[in-house]
Amino acid sequence: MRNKKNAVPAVATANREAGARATLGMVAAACGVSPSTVSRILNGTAVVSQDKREAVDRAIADLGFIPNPIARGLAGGRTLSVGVVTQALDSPFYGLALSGIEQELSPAGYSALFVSGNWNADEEGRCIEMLRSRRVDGIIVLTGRLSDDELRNLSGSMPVVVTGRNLSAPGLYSLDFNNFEAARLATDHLLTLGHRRIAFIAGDPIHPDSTERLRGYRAALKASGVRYNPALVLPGKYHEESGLLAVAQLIESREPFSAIFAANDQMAFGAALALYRRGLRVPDDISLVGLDDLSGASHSIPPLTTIHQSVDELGRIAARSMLLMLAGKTPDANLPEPRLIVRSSTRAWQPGAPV
Amino acid sequence: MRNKKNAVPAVATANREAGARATLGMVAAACGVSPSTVSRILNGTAVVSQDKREAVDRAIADLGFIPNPIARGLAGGRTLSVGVVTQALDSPFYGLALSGIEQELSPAGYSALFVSGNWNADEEGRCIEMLRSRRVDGIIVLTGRLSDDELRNLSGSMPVVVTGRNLSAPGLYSLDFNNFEAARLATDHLLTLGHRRIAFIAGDPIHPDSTERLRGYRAALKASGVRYNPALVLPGKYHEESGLLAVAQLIESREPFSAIFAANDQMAFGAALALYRRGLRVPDDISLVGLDDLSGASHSIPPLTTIHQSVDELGRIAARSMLLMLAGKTPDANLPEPRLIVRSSTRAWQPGAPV
DNA sequence: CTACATTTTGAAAGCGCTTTCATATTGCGC
DNA sequence: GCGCAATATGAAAGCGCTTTCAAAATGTAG
Repeated sequence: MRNKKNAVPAVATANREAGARATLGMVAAACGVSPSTVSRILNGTAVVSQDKREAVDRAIADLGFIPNPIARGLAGGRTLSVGVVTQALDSPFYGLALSGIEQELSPAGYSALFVSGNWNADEEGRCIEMLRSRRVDGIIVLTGRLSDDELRNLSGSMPVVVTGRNLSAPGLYSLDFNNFEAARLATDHLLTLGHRRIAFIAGDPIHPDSTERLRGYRAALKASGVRYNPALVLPGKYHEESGLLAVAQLIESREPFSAIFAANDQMAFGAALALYRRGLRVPDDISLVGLDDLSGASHSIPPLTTIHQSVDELGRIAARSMLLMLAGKTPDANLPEPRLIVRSSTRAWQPGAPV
Repeated sequence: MRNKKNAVPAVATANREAGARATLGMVAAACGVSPSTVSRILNGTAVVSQDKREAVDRAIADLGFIPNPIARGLAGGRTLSVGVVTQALDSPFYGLALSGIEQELSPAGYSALFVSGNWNADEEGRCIEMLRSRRVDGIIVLTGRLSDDELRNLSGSMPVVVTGRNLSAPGLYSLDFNNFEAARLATDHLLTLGHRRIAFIAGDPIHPDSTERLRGYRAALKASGVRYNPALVLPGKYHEESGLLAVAQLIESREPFSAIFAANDQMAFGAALALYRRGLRVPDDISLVGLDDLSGASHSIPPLTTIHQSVDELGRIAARSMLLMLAGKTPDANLPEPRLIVRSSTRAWQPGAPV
């Protein structure tokens, strides 16, 4: 198996047909230059005379040579791969981001290593260790529970792009949605429709997003001169079930309300179900707004009015920023602003609502 | 940067604190044995005396040594990574499978390389080439458009597990849901409830699943002595929009029906929306059954009666089978049988339905 | 045409590990 | 105690590539 590295061209061709992959050494042998020269051409590390370059290019094509990333990684320290730490592989939200990342990385010749931390700082830590041991060239962290310091620390050894935070350090680029504005928009939409008693299903306070969204909700109320009523703010955990629970709780509290703003779509879906079960119709009896614009939002019943966040764009931009850092440049991209998508879950406030 | 491989223990420790990773060579030096011995202990390749083994184990712990998978891959041909070709990273269906795969692979020390083919044979081909060049130890293909022959071919060079097909070859293991039974169950549920005019929204015929599901639908009808009516079978494409369209078409055709079975949940959601828009209520006017039991199904309005497929289990089993093949054994696992989940989108047929 | 500064190329070491192959140890029977 | 088989260990080559370093080729000025 070993020892066939210095094969002459003819053998090399035979090898190719036999399925054995061509190596850089074979290419070099095929056109009578040294491996170093081939490497230099491949990486553009130095100037090589025109004729050699052409000969090598031809040989590469002939042999169907594809550089072995493993060997490159070992020798040169670059693996042309970037690690992506997500929280869940099966999330309607993050899934889009992963997809965006892949779409951007692939054409650049990089491949992504996706690992999920499952919202657990320890697991995330292990993921990162694993990625480091695999010698990824950089790491993209989608939100996550790692402390800012750990991230800064990590960015000392390789470029890091992190979303859902706002911190900066050399070798670290962060990208965040404008959560405040998103929540403000959603609340304002309901206010504009005449609603005054607007319940808010908050997100898990462990997410930094959550407080921002609450702030946006309050800011919108304030701007419209509506008094903030803590009894209308329900705790949630960003998943359907918690939205359901929150609404159940709200109804039991007998606090009157004519609209609900859920801090994300998933909770809005849960809320809709809770209302449905109690015979309250959306939007006739209660208006409902979500946040995220998940792909399910447009086909829910009724189609959900929500705030669009371009999650795949988030992924794309994160990847592009990583690529820039990898190229030694400084990224300077920002996420698109959130925008309101009006569907059928909201309508103007009517006097005499049932709740 | 180079040349610090033969560092003495003290330096090694310092290195660790400085962030430099320990190498196998350092471990060997630290306890005065040869690299070969350390390697043997790591891989269990040969018997090593008790005392050396202990010394080495201690040194490994001390130095926090983690074998470098890149180097291992280059030297030994094993990279402890398996490639996973999925169709979309942001699919509510496949996402679960990816998650299951990761959960099974990680503890075994393997990591997964997810790439998506986007339902395109060419892209899939490129993905596989990429995975091969990264020297993955095996490949898991989730459905996909590759020809059976290509897959068989691939399995010549490394173990392959494929889902959604039924083919066999050495080094190839395939795993398939019982689509026929799933569809039969769904249809039978409606028949048992007294429905006779049951519409079927079929899946994209390019999927082999689709014909199986149609077959299940027909078999159930036949078993209950209900004549098969082609006018009640609508084409679909497995996404929400096509379910919506199918129902619109059905209603326009004025063919009476009291229930709908959609070949997957996503189309069922679309169907529900179409009915909602026309003022038809589920389940009061029309009963609706889906297939898949996506996570959204339990929080849709109304919660969807559907057939549960354990997609994460599919991922897990695929991964386990791969692990077995990698260990030189022959996998012998089967997917759990589909089961009916009755929620609130179906009810007994009432005389005088509106359609 | 010589002396020296430049540019192009090749030899060789090394990345961190695995795996022969050969040598040192050990065990055992007589 | 001696010779041989069996076992434990080490030396060294090699995986496919990058990257110094030095030598060869070229150019330029005097």
